[in-house]
Amino acid sequence: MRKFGGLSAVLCANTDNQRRFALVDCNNFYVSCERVFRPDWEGCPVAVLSNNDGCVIARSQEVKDMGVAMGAPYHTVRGQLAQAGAIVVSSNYTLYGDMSARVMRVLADYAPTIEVYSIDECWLDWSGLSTAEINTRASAMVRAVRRMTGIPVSVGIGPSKTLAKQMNRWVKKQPLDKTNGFMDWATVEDPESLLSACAVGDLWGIGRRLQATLERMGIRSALDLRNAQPARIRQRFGVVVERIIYELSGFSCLDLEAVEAKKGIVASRSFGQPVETLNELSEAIASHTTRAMEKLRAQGSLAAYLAVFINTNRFAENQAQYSGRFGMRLPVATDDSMRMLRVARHCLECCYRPHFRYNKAGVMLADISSSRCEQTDWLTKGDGERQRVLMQTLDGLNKSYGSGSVFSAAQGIDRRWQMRRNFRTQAYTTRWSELPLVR
DNA sequence: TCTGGGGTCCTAGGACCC
DNA sequence: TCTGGGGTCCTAGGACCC
Repeated sequence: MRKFGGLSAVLCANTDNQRRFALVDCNNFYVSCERVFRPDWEGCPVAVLSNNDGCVIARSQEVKDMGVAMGAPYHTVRGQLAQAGAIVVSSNYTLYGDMSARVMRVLADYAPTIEVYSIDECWLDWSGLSTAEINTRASAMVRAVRRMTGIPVSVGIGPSKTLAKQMNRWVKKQPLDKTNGFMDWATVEDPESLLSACAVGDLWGIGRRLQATLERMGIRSALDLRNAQPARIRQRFGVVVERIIYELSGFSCLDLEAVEAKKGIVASRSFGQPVETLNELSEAIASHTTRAMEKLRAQGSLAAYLAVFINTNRFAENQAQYSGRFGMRLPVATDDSMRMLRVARHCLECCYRPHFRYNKAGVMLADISSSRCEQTDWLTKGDGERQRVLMQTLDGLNKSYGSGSVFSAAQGIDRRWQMRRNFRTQAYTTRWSELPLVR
């Protein structure tokens, strides 16, 4: 996820008042995806759990109203959810990823430039449009997304990304019939009172730590921050917070960003049950390595660094704790899974310690470069080409027949360590065998 | 019993070079 | 006694986001 990138100095603040940004955010996205295929869940409380069924990571409005917090450990709210008759499902990323792509395709028709910001959010550049044009376009777009994908969205519009983001949060608090799903900063009657009603910690870019420090300085609301002295804030908190001041004043410092190749790729999972043996850890690491390398090839990159990490359960206080990590730099960058599997196995052996109950393992790839400027190694040149064809074939098969159809034996078959997904719904849109049935 | 996964950016400080 | 100064690269840690 990108965060406040782009311009390196606030001096570049764009004073062109024609800038208009729209932020489209899917409402309760994971829940909405599930409801598209289970319309009977409309109006019922629905919660989606994280990987391993550990935490609540998406909530329908009904569940939010019950006071269940984002990220709440499932075991602490299970009783409450059951009592309310809530529907609880494991997360189904195959479905959400596909639904997200459909939403983004619709949005792309409504602006010359878009920036896919996360699985459920997208920025649109509406610079130069009049307030009336924005009104018409936003209204049509919200209806089109709903009609073509079934997903309800909210849109916030403003002269800077920060204000558009804030409008997006405000629109979600309003009754739908009052806003039609969008709000434009340009049409707000009393902007100062809106800003003063917004706690500084609710601003985009101000987390819990910064909120606490700012409040100690007497800066409690978004309005307080907007009225603070930029130079003083920069000295104390750096350029990131200074930019927020300008953005709140309507001067855009953050532009749309092009989607670039990832600079680091992580694949990790908690285990469904604790794991102690090197063999089982090795299977999990092989799986994660394979997944990470698939992502690497999908973006057309090579990696020259791999690290393995393994952790015991940090919440189990009465248990011996250990977290190991070992990384290796490769002489030549590669996208070959087979080679990386050997490197990963070696890294694991270097950081493994026996007699611990491990609960999580993962792999990181770094030193990423484009495969177009590959450095060849004359010793292994012929191999490289053969490996490339093999990898392409594997990726192709897994794409056509479903992920995991063809895999390396190192990943194991039993996979006792695999995560729990006890309440998974179907891959309605991406597997022939799981298409929704109409009776 | 049970507590997710995957990212980005900024800053400070040290090493090293000329 | 006097003992340069500036630039770059790398890394670790902090903070934030979805």
